[in-house]
Amino acid sequence: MEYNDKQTAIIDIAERLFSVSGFDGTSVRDIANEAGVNVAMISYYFGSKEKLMEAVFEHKSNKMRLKVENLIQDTEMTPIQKIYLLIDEYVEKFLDQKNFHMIMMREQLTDKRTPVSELILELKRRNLESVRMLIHDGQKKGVFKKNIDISMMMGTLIGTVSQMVLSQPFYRKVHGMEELGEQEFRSHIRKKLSIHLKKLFKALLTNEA
Amino acid sequence: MEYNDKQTAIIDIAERLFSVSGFDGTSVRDIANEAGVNVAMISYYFGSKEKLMEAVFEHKSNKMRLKVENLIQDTEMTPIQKIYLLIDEYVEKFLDQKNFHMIMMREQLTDKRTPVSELILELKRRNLESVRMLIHDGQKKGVFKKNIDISMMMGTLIGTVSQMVLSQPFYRKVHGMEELGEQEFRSHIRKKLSIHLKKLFKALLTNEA
DNA sequence: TAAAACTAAACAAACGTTTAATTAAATTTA
DNA sequence: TAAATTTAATTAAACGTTTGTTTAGTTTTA
Repeated sequence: MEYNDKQTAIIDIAERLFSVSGFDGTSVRDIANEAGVNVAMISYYFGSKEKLMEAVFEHKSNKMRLKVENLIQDTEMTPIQKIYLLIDEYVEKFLDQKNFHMIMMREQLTDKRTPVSELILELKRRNLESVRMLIHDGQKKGVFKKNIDISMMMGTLIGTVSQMVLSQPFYRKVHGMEELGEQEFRSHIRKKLSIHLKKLFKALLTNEA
Repeated sequence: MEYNDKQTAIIDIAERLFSVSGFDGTSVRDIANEAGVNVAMISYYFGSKEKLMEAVFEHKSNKMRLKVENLIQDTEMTPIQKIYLLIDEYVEKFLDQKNFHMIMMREQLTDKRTPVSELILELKRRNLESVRMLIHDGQKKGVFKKNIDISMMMGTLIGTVSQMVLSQPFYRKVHGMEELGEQEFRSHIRKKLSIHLKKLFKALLTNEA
């Protein structure tokens, strides 16, 4: 779907507000005011608030899709190097697309089946499949262990990153980083997560010390 | 605070609805209807919808508090055994108090400062302190490594469990468990999580293979 | 001049909360 | 103990806002 400037403005604002206040906690008037458009424009352009949410999701979700196609075919890198790259891509994406990530979490918390929740399942299924191929490749080459619980592994990858995003205020308080700017803090967490997760996955996947 | 039967009924229903539909997605009429009381009773007993949320949190939060006081003083168990017990307690608590856990996640997703968000910070601070003492004890005894990032470690512990709770529908679909009962599925995930996290933490904390 | 973009106003429904009246329980008085 | 009185529990209805959406009219663009 192609959107004009005003439509993308609405989508951008909606993403932020849905992320921070939730779907029910955000009114179409909030969105319209912040986007600088008339309330009626949202129904006019998107049909309804629900449809706007779907538009937000469809328009932003491609940025959350892993790009590992060429990674798999690459013959220069070792399997563990590929996993390291994958970890950094996940960390990068989740911190970069924080608002979208939070919308996904919110959506998964509810039990209602919506078009959006179907899109989330599809997105996760595709990403899981990419990772599975990377792992199997490493196993075929004899570098990775045989008994790897990929679902749990993904749970740890996504879960750890999500948790650090979620508990940002707590982390700042504990580490005396309350005054640190958002960019600096994000860079700090990015490094910490990268080191931590690589250590974890090396132990989980390989037999090396 | 002491509550009578009708009040605890309201709190129980509210916990479930807030968990599944969110604070803004749940109306006081929904709660009143499901609890079988008049709408006005909620204001009468709790003052407001916000205050009801606080009551839910205060009344349920003690079940999420770690009980490690005697664990620390115990001299029979090895440090790693204590960590294993801690992991099982976390897994148990999070799966058992799923609704409360989801409310906590939801609350952490919003950036508004409420009395509830303050209570969450305090709960997390206390739990972190308990774990920190367990780790330091193991380090003093020379069993655990020196350079352990406790915040990241906790992020992985809580994050992994949270993620498995969150992505339950996805997990069921991937593993063909869509028809499995809630109890059976919970038991399945409990075991998987326990094994996975213990493996992870052993690698993270000790130098053993 | 026809189509698209945009606006202010109005719409009914749902929201959290309050009110005023009634019933039930507890306490005091005779 | 029985009646009288006070307090607490409960109700249906109403309150004023806010909600998402629609309408009918106006301005802009093609």
